[in-house]
Amino acid sequence: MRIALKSRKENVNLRLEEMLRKLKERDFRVTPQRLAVLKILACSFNHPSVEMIYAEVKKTFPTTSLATVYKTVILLKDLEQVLEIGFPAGCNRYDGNIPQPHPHLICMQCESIIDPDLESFAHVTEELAAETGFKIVSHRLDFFGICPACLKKKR
Amino acid sequence: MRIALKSRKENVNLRLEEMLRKLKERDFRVTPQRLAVLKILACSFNHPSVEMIYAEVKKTFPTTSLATVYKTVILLKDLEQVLEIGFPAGCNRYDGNIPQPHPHLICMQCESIIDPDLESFAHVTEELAAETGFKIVSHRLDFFGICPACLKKKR
DNA sequence: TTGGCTGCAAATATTTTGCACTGGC
DNA sequence: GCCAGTGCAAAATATTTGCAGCCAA
Repeated sequence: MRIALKSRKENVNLRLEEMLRKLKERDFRVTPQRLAVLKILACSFNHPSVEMIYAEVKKTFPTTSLATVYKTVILLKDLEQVLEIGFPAGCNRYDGNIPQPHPHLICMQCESIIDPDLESFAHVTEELAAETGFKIVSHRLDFFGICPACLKKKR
Repeated sequence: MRIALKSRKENVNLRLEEMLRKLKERDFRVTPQRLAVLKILACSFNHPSVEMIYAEVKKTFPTTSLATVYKTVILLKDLEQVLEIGFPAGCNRYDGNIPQPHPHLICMQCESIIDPDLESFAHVTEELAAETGFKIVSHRLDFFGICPACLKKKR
């Protein structure tokens, strides 16, 4: 979260362009609904759920269906343009701003999710591969806790 | 996985005793069905799903219901005697042998889950807390890949 | 004895899917 | 104009819950 506002905006535009490029590369169509979902995900600093994306899309396209949002998100996930943060209870969250695996810090009270600054786990992955013989494809690292705002409220 | 067979067996007995102690401490009853689930979880080196536990329990108690297994697993989770490894697609897996958070290595093909040897992440957690102001309660670290056996089969 | 536990079935909730119609390319 | 994409509704699936009867303490 050390990115200045201007470079963050540039980052969002780059992400959107990258998503569009990947879609066109594979001959997927860019419909207005899809574009709306892309835009939301490209600047998804709050790691939205499908429902949150759906609510946002409906503001500009009221007829959009939930199924379409699901399909678009799954498509982007398959294109590795969105990172899924899945939970057993449902209400999965999505990160379209940084689609590569990275640590998340999750508030168990307000359910906010942020991206902490942490050194990469590349070396741990290599160590694991050497030790176990696994071919390691991906990883997931989540920390669960209570955010400063919720800690304050409690008192 | 460097534990010799004898100490592993002792470990399993200790886990079972600990589970029973926690149940009695809080005045939960020890029914035959519950005991069967406890026993399976105490030596759950394969991180079984509820269905797997259910299949196992039915061998000794054919009338056992799936709901009872769910209830028992949830109870043990609440007592922090079982670690839930939840997945968005369902089919959560459970670790009753090591109920504290620890890394898992998951084969994306055969869905086996093992416990790799990795140094603890305690210092990372502390670093995070200091940096973000979060009160960190728990974490989860999963690596996804293909195990040596499945790599072999592919060729 | 008694209230927690079990087992059955029905209910939940999220995500997926089938299909006819629409519209991007 | 073709066929992928959309929207609706129904389906699929894992998990939870209500409740009557049972049994561990």
